[in-house]
Amino acid sequence: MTTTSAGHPEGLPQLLREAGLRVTQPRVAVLGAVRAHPHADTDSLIAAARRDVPEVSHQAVYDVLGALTRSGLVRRIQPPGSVARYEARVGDNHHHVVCRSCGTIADVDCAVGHAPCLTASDDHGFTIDEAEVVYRGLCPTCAAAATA
Amino acid sequence: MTTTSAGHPEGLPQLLREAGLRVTQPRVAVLGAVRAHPHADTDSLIAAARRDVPEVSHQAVYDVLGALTRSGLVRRIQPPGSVARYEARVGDNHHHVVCRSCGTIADVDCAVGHAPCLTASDDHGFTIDEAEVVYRGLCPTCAAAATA
DNA sequence: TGTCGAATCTTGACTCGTTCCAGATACGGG
DNA sequence: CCCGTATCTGGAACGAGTCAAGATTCGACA
Repeated sequence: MTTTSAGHPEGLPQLLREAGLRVTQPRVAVLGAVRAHPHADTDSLIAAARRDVPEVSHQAVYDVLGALTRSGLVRRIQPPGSVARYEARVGDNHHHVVCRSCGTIADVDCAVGHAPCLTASDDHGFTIDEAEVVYRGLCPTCAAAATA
Repeated sequence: MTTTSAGHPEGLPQLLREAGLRVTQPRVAVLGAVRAHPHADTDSLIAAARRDVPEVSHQAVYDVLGALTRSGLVRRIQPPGSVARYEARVGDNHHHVVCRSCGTIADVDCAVGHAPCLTASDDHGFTIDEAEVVYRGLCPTCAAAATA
């Protein structure tokens, strides 16, 4: 066991290097954890990272997640009523569905094409450079449970 | 000063009653504060409410905000990297622009019409009943400051 | 390959927003 | 006007996330 998690055992260091980040055990472990567990919260990521590097401090994980977010390797999402979560799918413009009942998160592609979301009807003079869409509802499981 | 805040000194109690809530001084004060200060955070609302009712405990304000949110009189919004904020514009489908620099929030109407946001390209079986859109960018002031 | 400076990690304390609890108080139906 | 219950007060507790100081490790360069 204790495989280097994701499917690119050697690719992670390279990704880090290309992003201009030093390659350290904590960073490889955290990046692998995010890629292996999309939409995971910080606690889960700390636990997952410790499977590879048992000694990582929570502080290091927070720091790494901050660095990865800053360099664009991961994205931080923060659904209301939940703690911060991270995902490794970046670059493609996609959004999320959040289940009201169990909090599960799933990816959805942009509703109206590629990036029309960036067009607000009246932008109040703001220079808009990004739009995030969060859908709320019930996941299939919870919907079934509620109907039953 | 110490006016009853909003423009409907007598309307607030009625709004509360119609929502099935008891009319108390803290509730009137908090509801008035939310209507007078759109997008304000909890601390500001506590301060604003205390202008009318100096003795309100922070706990009461939290409780009132919860009750108002539950009955649909106010909406709770929680921009990433910021604390909870509340607004009294409910019922109309509108979204928000958040300034990356100063955190200012402004309202924007739905980009593509009325409620097309509810249509995700692939909903993964979710029963979607709401969509929230958050635009990110710079407000006119911060944009000017950044360019200068 | 060995050395050195700077970035990164460890440990532990701390802040801040929010929630929980128990007892006192006020609203409003009868 | 009175009573039962929803609501409010005051204070303590909680958890996610941040700050700070010192030890460690990466990797550029000789």
